[in-house]
Amino acid sequence: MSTSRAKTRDIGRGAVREELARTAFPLFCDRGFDEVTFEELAAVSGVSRSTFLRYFGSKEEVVLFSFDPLGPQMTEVLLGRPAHEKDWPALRHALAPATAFLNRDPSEGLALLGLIGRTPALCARLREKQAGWRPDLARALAERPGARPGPDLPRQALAGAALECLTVSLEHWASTGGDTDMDELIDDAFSAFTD
Amino acid sequence: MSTSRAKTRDIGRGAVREELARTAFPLFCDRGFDEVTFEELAAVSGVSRSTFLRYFGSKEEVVLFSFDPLGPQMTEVLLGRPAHEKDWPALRHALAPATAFLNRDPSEGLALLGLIGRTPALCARLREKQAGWRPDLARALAERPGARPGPDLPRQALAGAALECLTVSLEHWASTGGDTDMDELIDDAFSAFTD
DNA sequence: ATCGACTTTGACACTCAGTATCAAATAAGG
DNA sequence: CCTTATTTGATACTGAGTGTCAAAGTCGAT
Repeated sequence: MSTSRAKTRDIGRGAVREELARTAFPLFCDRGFDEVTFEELAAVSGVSRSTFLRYFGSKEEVVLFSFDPLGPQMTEVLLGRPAHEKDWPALRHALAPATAFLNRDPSEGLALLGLIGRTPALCARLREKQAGWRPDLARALAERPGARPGPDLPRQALAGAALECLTVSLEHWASTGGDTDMDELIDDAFSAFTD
Repeated sequence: MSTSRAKTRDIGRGAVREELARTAFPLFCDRGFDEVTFEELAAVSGVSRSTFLRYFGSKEEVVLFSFDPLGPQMTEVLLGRPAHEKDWPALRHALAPATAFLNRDPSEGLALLGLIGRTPALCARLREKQAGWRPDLARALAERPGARPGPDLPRQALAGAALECLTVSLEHWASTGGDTDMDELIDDAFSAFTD
C-alpha cells in the first residue's frame, strides 16, 4: 500500500534527521553557529552537502527541529485538562512537555538553550516556532470541555502570555546554569498574574 | 567639537535611512519582500548596492528599523507612570507609543503590518526586536517609583505578557482591516488577566 | 580660494546559504 | 532478475552579506 510505504519513509527520514543533528550539535557548540558551514556539517556526517540540505530546510532547523513536537504535545495536554480547571492553571500544565523535553537530559538541554541564547538567528527562529503554537493553544482553550464562548482575543493573549512565561523561565534557568528547578521558576512566572 | 560633528552625522544618516526605506516600501508591498533584491532597491533609490547595504545591515532592517524607537519610548512612559498605579495598568499605558506609531497613518500601518504578517522573515525579526524590549521594560518595572523589591522573573513575565498582548491585538487589528479601535483591542487582551 | 584631514561612495571580489536540475546509485516489488 | 521509484551527490546558479580600496565629496582652517 502506498500510504504505509510513505509512513516508513517518513520514519526513516526522521531518524536520519536526528542522527545528522546529533553529529552537527557539538560543532555548533564548539565553534559557534555562524562559523560552521553546511559543507563541514556534511563532511562530519559523511554525506554530501546536497543531501544534508535536503534534510533541513535551513541551518537553524538543524538545531531547532527537535522543538517541533512540543506545540502539538502542549495542545493535546491542554485539551485533556479537567473541565473545572481555570484557563490559566490549565495553560500552566500544558507547558509540561517543554519542561520534560529539556529535563530529559538537563546538561544537553542547557547546552541547547545556551547555543540558542548566544545566536540571534536561533532566538528569532525559535520565537517564530513558539508564535506558531499560540493560535493552536488559543483554539484548544476555546474547545476545551466547559469552555465559555466569547471573543478570541483574550484567549490569544492568555496563550501568548503562557508561552512567554515559559520563555523567560527557560532563559532564567539557563542563565543560572540549571541549578534551580525549572517547574518552580515557571510557577513563579505564572504567579505574577494571580497574586 | 568631535561629538557634535558625530551627532549631525547620525542625524543625516537617520534621514537617509528614512528616505531609502520610503522608496523601498512600495516595492516590497507590490512584489513581495523576498522577490526584491538589494540591487533593485539600490537602483530605485539612485544609490549603489554597496551604499544601500551600508545603511541597512539586512533587508529586514529596511522594513523594521522604524520600530526601533518604540522600545525606549515605552520604557520611558512606563517610568513616568504614577507610583500608586499597579504594574499591569502601567504596562498597558506603556504601549501607547506603539499604537501612536501605527495610528499616525493607519492605512500605512495596515500595509506595514500586512507585509510583516505575510513574510516569515519579517515576523521573526520583529519578534526579536520585541524580545529585546522586554528586559528594559522589566528593569523599568523594578525601578519605577514605589516598586517593591523582589525576584526578577515575575517582572519579566509581566513585561513579556504585555508585549504579547500588543502583538495579538495588532494581529487582530490588521486581520480585520483596521476597522476596530486598536486601544479597545488591547484593553480586551489586557483584561483577560484581570477578570 | 586652497590645502589637508576625514567621510562617504561605488566598484569589485569573495564566502556562504539556499534552490534547482540531472544522472548515477540504490532499494523495493513483482 | 528486471522494472520502477526513491535517494544521493555533483554541478551550477541566485542573492545576501562582508571586506577592501581608490575616487569623490565634505568641512574646517588658514
